[in-house]
Amino acid sequence: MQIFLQELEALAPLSVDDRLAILQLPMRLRRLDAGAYIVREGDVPKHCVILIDGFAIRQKLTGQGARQILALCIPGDAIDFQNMFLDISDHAVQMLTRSIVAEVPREAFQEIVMTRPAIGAAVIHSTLIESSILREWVVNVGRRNARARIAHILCEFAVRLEARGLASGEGFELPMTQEQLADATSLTPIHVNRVLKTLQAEGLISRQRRRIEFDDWRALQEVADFNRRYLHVTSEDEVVAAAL
Amino acid sequence: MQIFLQELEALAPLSVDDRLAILQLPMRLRRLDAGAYIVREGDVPKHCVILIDGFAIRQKLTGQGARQILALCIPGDAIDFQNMFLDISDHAVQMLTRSIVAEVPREAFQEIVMTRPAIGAAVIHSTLIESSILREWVVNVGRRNARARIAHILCEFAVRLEARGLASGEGFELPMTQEQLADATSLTPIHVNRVLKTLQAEGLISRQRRRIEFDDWRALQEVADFNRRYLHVTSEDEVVAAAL
DNA sequence: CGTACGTTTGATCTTTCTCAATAATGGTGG
DNA sequence: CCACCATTATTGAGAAAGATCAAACGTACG
Repeated sequence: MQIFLQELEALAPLSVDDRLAILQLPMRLRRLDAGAYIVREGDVPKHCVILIDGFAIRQKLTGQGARQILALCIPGDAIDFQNMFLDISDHAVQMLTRSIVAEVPREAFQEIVMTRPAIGAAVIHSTLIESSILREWVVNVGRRNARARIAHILCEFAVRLEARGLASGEGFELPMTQEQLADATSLTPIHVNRVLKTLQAEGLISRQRRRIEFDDWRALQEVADFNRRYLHVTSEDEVVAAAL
Repeated sequence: MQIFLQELEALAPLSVDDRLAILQLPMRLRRLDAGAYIVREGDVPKHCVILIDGFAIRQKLTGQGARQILALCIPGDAIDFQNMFLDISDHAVQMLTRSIVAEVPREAFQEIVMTRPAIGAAVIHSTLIESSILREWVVNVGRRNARARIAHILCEFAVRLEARGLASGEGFELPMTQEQLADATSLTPIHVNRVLKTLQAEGLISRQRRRIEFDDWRALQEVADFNRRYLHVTSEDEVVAAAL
């Protein structure tokens, strides 16, 4: 829960009471296997789930069974703000890896958000950032070629992980198969494989197993048409600057 | 402002005081021409803008200058909830038609949202629905073919207009050029044109000027893989049922 | 009445998909 | 520890949806 609290505090200053209220929220920790669903499309959710450890994706299926991945959830993300006010889930959330989540009863969460303005503000702030990431996702899928799409998703993931202290600038462990990467970028797994290979051949990245190393971070961002603004993360530099 | 109030009330029950507070918000009405920008990417916005009459789009540009349209704004939509908490705009909003908007100072809006829980809840609810629509937009652009994409955007627009009482089930006036339709569906205008023609040839729609008539609404939804659930609108039937 | 913008049409090209098959890799039970 | 199985990754060849380039046609409006 610590990581979630940190995340919220980065978005709005919380009082000691606010912090306590969050830590005292009734909750149940659960361990989930890779592939497990937290919510399915059409569910009537009873909990607000926070991802403590591990990775998950948001996804929707078309009528023809094609899958589109909509977002990656990383530790500290609240998976379920939607479900606080929307009665029926419009998309599914599935674990990518074995994970630990905290389940908070929907009403308890709703209560704390409505009665504590600072927490309410942090939650709104957080959902707005999520929307911003989703907008960039549309641009990625809609208007960039395969090379840029893959490069972009790698950049995004790396920066988000780093902002939470979950990766260094050198590289990171990508918790997805190439098929999942394909469903995130609206490509076929075959094409994903080819693009990854060319990115590697061009010396932009190297791969061992699922691990991605950035051999030329600047060039990769260029290829990706990546600009971190939409993530609304305060970069390390800015954090340091603000502390002075 | 009446239309915005209606919209909010549909999302959370407001007290008389809440309603009054909204109507007494300091605001300035402005008339804007088609093509005018309300926000540009990178702007530091000072207002929260509500679309009273006319249509607008949200959009982003890639580094190569390609445009992706992210959402259609219709009368009653708040364009700028983002900007209440995010300091820098990550996308642009441009008018599609000559329109009337209400500008509310950012602080005044923030104040009312933070101090009146019912209004806060309605605003959160509203942004969550917007996210849901955006998620479906990703699916549309990412995983459907050109035919389905165009059909889908037509269905979506029709249902949203109808839910606000701005169109009948028969058809509606599409306030976009085929080029804009192309940027909304991630296609080229040439291809949009061809798809529109085939939809017409198949007897699903007919067109005169920008007006779209639904000649076979059921079949069109089928082609579009359209299911209104993601819009989270209470359909006319449900509204009637709830009133009994 | 002419100009600018939007629509329509044709021909050709490219990216990415599909289908098919083989090679790694990791996990499991014996 | 090893053999086997299921997933995942890689490679090739051909097909197709949609893009690009080019140009003509309408239509609204100053």
